[in-house]
Amino acid sequence: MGQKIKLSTIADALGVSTATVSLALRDSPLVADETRERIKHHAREIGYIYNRRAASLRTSRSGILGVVVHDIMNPFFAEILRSIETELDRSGQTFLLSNHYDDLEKQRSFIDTLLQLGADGVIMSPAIGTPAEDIAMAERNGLPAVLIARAVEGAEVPVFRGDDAYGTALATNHLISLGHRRIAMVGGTDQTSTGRHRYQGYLDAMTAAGLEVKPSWRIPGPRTKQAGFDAAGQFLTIEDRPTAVCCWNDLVAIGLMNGIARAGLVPGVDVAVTGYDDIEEAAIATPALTTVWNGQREVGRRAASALLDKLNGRPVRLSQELIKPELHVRQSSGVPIKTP
Amino acid sequence: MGQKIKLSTIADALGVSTATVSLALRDSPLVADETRERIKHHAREIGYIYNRRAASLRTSRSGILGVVVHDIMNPFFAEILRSIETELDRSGQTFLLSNHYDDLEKQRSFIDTLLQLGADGVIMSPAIGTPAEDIAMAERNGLPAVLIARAVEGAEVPVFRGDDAYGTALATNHLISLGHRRIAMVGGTDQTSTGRHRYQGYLDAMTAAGLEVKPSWRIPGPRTKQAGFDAAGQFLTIEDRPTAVCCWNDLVAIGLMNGIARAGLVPGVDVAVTGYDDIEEAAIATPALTTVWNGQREVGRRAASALLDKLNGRPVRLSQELIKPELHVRQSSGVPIKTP
DNA sequence: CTGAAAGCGCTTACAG
DNA sequence: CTGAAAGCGCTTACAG
Repeated sequence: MGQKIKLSTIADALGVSTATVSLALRDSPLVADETRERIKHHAREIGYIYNRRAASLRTSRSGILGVVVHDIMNPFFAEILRSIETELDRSGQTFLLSNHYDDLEKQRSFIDTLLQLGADGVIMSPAIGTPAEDIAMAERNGLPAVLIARAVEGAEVPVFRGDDAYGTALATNHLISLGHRRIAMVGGTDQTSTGRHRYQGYLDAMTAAGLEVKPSWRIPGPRTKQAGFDAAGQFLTIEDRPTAVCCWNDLVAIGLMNGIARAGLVPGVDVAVTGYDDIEEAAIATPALTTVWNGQREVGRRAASALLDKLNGRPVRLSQELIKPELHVRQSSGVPIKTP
Repeated sequence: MGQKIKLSTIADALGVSTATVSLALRDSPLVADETRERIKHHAREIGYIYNRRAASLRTSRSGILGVVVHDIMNPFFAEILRSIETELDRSGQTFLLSNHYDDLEKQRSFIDTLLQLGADGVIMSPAIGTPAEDIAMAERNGLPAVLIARAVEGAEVPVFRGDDAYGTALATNHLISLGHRRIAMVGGTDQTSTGRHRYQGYLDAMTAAGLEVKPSWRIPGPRTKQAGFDAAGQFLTIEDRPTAVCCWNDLVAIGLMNGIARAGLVPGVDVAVTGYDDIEEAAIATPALTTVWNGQREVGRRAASALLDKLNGRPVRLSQELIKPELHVRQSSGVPIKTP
């Protein structure tokens, strides 16, 4: 590898100071055009690699942003991440991704890593049970945060998310309008704000329509395709089985439909199903999934842009408007059924 | 935020030197037990945050490993990443993830970032067209690399991958043994070593069985669910249509099955389908997907462990044995069909 | 077992 | 427009 090439290597070779080299490489107008070009050309020539650790030690800006979510392999987060990526690519920041799998310790250890690396900010979908103090601690130590998807009681940071209660109410009302009276809700957990809101929206819609809601119609828990698939058995054996299911998200809906199909029934015909999120796969599922578009791209875009604002000292409003979900009707909710 | 807390803050408060504090916090046996405990306790008390940039500037070890793949949201890579994560969590390294989406410039910019951050190593599934020199350059600059999934001609680094040709031959022979004579291959690209090997395995099996292979039976390109879904139309209109399809991967297979179902045919009955990878979803698809297990976890585990070996100066063999794929038979390949 | 001092590779006032 | 020098917060020989 020979000698390590650094600013002073260039400075010595060209007979200028390291200050001049440093300024030239960052396109400072202080440096004469001809000097700058000479320096940049030579740097490229000898394969100089900028040492960001040294720079950031000096400037206390690392160019690193953290993003931590429950699970980046979940298409819902994947779509948010893609739009964060698009937004941040423009800003030249590097982003450090992590899953916390709803494990508070894993989340803490990631935040700790960010602090140690001097990260400039973090976008997080907080793990279940995240105390407001965890976020306050990060901010006190110079790590500004914005939240996505889930709120944290008492945290003084902006949250970007959709109107979950409104969304499940849309889906539930759609099923009601098709003539369904017995509607189940499968998946989600009351441990997250998202879970509570989505369940509430379903309840509100049922109540507003004067419909009964039996406890056995609620199957809490599932949030993945596999869990949705596994829940099919439990759903199919409910006494006086509901004719429709409002699912926590698209993954659960698709899994559940596969489980229903495996049991010999036809989803969308024998049982109406709705999802939530409108992930890309929803449109090509069998049957195509009726679902609630949740504005993932918009969530990511707004969160990234708010974080950049925050760390550039621009004001960011604490309370953010909810993104309005939209119902996307496809085949899985079926055709109107006859009312008795 | 008050004053920034650093090693010297602790040293001053306790009347010791920064050297002692530094050693104590890293559990050096050089420091007396009592001193160490006093220092650690005080550090915790006042909320000291270790500055990794400063440390790594001094030691030239950053504790950062890079992982770059085509698309982390692809379940195939997702499973590899999970096992890398598991392996690296133990080592206390932080990992920096990135997608290159087969864009060489994006990959270069990521490698550049790793170099600037002084990353300790990188695991990559190289973008299409990656020249061996890109990898050599990284290594020359102190960034050891190991490859996963795809090989790069001329690159002097270990590659961890499955035996792709053997795998598609397994799937193709399975279809042949069920009585199929006209078998299509859908998806994949000849631009990657993986693509070439998988196609070759299919060809070899067909040829060995004395079967004809028509050019129209090969639909190259699709690598995602959506693309598999879209390819259904093309497949279904092939003249003298094949009765079975060997798909590039599970995503394509699942998408294709959905497309076939949308057209009113029953996958697994009207058309036999096999996948590749055996991602989690394969088992719960409708119908359950016959596929080739590709050892993702094993690939991730071996690659991570080889990288750790490499950067700890332990020897790593350049040539690595291929992971042997296994056929997992489920419903999508259907029951034996009558031969004419 | 502990301390004083140099140095990792940058950037930033400050002088000229 | 350019240079000399200090300093970011650690770790590591070296001395005691």
